[in-house]
Amino acid sequence: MGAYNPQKIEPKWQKFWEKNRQLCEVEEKSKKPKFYCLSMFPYPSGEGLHVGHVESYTATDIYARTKRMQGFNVLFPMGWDAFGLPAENYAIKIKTHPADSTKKSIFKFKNQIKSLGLSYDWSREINSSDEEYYKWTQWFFLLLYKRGLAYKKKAKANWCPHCQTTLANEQVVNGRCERCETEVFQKNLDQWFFRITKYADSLLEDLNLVDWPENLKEIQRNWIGRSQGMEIVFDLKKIRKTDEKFLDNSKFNNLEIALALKKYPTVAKIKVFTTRPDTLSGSTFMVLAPDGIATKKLEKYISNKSQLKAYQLSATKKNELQRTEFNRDKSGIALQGLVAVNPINGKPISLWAADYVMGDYGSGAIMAVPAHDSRDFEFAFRHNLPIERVIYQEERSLAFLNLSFIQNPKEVITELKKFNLYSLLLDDKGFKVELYKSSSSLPYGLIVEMKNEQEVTEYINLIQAQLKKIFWSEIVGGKYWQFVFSEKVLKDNSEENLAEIQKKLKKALKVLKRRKSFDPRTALLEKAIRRKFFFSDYVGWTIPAGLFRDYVCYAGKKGRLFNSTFLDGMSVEKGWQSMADWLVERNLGRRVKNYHLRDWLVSRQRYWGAPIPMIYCEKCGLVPVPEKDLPVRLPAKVDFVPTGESPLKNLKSFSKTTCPKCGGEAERETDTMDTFVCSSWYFFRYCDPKNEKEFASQERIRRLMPVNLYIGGVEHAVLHLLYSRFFTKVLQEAGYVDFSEPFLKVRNQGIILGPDHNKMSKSKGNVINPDEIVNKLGADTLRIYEMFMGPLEEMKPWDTKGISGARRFLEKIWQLQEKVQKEAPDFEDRMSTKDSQDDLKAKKLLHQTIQKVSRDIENLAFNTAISQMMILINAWKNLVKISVIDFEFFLKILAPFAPHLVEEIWQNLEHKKSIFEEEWPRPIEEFLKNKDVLVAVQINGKKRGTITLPVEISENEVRETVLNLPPLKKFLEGKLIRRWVYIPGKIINLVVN
RNA sequence: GCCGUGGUGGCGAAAUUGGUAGACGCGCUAGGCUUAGGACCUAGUGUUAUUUUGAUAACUUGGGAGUUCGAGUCUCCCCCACGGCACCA
Repeated sequence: MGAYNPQKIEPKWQKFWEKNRQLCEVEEKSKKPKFYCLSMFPYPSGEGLHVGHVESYTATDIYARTKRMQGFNVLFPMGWDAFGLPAENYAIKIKTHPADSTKKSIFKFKNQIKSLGLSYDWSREINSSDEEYYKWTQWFFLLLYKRGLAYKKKAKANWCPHCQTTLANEQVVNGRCERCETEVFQKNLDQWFFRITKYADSLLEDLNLVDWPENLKEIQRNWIGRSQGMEIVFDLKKIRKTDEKFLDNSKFNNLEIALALKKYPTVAKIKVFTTRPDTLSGSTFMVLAPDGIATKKLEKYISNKSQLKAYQLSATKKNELQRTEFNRDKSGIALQGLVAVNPINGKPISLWAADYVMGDYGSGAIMAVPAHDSRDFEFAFRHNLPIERVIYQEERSLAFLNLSFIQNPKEVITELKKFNLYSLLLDDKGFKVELYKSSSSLPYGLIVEMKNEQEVTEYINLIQAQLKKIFWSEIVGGKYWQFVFSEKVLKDNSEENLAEIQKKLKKALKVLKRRKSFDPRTALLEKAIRRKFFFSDYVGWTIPAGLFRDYVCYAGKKGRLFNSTFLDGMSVEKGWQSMADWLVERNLGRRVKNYHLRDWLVSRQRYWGAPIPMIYCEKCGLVPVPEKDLPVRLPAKVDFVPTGESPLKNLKSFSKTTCPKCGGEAERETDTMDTFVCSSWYFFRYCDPKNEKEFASQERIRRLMPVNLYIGGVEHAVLHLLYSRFFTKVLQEAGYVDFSEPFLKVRNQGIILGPDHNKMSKSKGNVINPDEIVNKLGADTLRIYEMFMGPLEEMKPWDTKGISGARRFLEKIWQLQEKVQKEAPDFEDRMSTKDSQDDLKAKKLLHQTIQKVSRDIENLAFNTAISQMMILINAWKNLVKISVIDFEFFLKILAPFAPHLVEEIWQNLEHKKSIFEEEWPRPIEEFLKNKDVLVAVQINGKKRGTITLPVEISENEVRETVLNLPPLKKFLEGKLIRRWVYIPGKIINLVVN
């Protein structure tokens, strides 16, 4: 038998499987149920395989092998995502043609994959850069074009200066190129797009049909970003300069203003998108994106055009990064000459242009509700605009209690607790009354939260009695702003005093404004100054900004509306609908949806990709290449060093062609397609990889699709996985397939970190090379270890020492061969009572293991499957002999995990055929049952011992046994048994005292 | 900020419907084998306290409350980590 030598046996079995291809291939005509098991096809990089590949490939391999043994007709293919930028950049780096370097990389990759013993069906291997493949990629382009889903548009596109090409939105991460992290900027270009937005709703809703990880679904939902809201139409009035005073809310009452506005004719209308029509009454101004359509449309009415132009210019200079990250100062300018009218209350709404509103979302204009939207709030604060609250929290009233206003803080706190007023302390130390005496600058006060009117009343009674003489507390229903007044301030209404206080407040405001971060208290102070509505200068200072802002800007579900005419008293949800109905009835608005998802930009100005099959003819315009002329071949002899334009552009032999319609001179489109177009349909090709007439025959698609299990990385969440779903929906609509989702079950393998718990990277020197592991310890060890590390989907670090445990496990199994009793006793014998106790135990454990391993594989819980097999092996190791039948049972469940080792042992047991032709074992019920169970005994919920009880025992018998248990005597002596809980097979709990 | 996922020994992690927390592996400790080291084998290993050395008790699943005979698991509040979206109205 010799020692376990994976270096010798692994290549042997790999060759065997290659020769016996039927072991891995899907059967053409089969009555078995099909199972399509897939891992994402790799981009064959020059660097070769990494441990993350091994993780997902091993997981799918174990699953595929198991499914085959369980009688499924399994499709388990592999191929190469060979087109694309990285391959091209690598080729440029090593100064070869990408076709050659890719070929080499694939060769290397394939050898590495083969050394892992993966049971791929290599007869279905595909390569997206092969003519026979990209012919169909081009066919898909034409399909989309014919269906009006591919269009060319001059538009702002993401441009990566380093990669010298345009990028899809999905390939821009935080304003940077997904690949090289160069800052992306906007360039006006004529580009091809796929109309993925047409499918936004079904892409969103069909997520409910599939079994995908929740976070993955969530990423896609976020990306699609649907928000339901309303488009509301506002009348715009041209107003004379002299009448602009009417816009000042503080001087005129609402009726006056409304009447004044009526005089003016409506000169234009403006549409805005909002998700909160219920807050319409609180809208006090309107903001237009400086570069939006709305602004352009209204330009002619605006009297300060030059100021607008200047602002537009400064806004366009800022790139995306500056707009979002560095420019939160809410710049903007007022647009003069026009005023909008709030349709619900006739109040004037001033118009502003500001770059915090996006031109390409909704209509590029918003109704600002500063009291209930933090961005509008900031803008209103910055530009001194009115803030009108229309929502209060019905279940929550908040008061701030400055302890220095209180005569006896300790007593008040105790009282507050007694009244069950939930008090949130600003700081732990705030409870300590000493602090208020100290000169520490820490806040010393309480935020008191009241849940209902009764509590508010209790609070008022309590606090007013406790306040120091000069203070008065004015509380604080959900509707009110103010907190504590100084009586002194209120009583002394003399001009001097007011001026004095105004000065103080202004100074305070200045200090606040100087701070870098925005502080909502500033708005309070502003309002106080403007309205001569005074607060004690203490108050604003000691309220935590975040809490206060949440309170004021509250817009949540528990809110009720006020100051909102007919919506008053309604919940926000009801108000939403009522307002929507009201607006729809009067033709002032309609319910609409908006999306974050944009159309997919597919043009690339690079060489290594599938050419876009379109022709430009002087006479006929845009003409698609006829299907019979496909593929449009990618010429081999091209100088492909990137220049910012397609390298094919100056290659006359490529670009010059004749028009398929009129036969006249014409030019080809020279851009190539985004490589994600190639990968959006590859899983269809596996079904029928050699088909020359179709991308795959409908019959085969019907037989093999959709993919039942798909394993790959999350990084493709809004790229490959989204695009593939889009393609599938197009195919469904075009009648090629009869399902809407390509991947029924998706799982993401977790990232494997380096031994130092950091992400593996060359620069950190913590990269584990799977080749080295295979050479040193064997592929089976690597497979077992990676599967044993932890749950498939979790991120987990590599443990250099931990892998020896996997090897040891396999060694132990190898050693076990010596104990196998070759001459098998027949079944009757095995079931006979002659079996020793040990033997019976071993069998029981075996069948439990079969049960658990089968279940765990189904759940992709490979780590626990392996641990269960380890338990079995540790027990068997102590046996003198093992029956060959039992051992073979075990080998079958181990086979998917360590296929080489198992095949070798199987052969040693004098089997001629592969173990993978065997059927997956079922546990024998007889051995899963137990006569006795171990039950824990608790007294008052604490474990005090265990007891072995027969399964078939009456509760009374149990009770008798337990009460006479010697170790329990001391806990029960002199005690009364109040309660007796017996859960058969699990636990006994005695409640005594 | 909004949304999602998660938080259990020295480390990776187990734990069906609420029912003996820490399986399995690594590491560590002691012993055996060995010239030595490795490899291998045997036993032990959550923390703390007491201890007559046999053990006994208390504590323990991010923190706090609650439901229950019983909570890692259920409910509420809070904290932290990772991931997604983000002036998206």
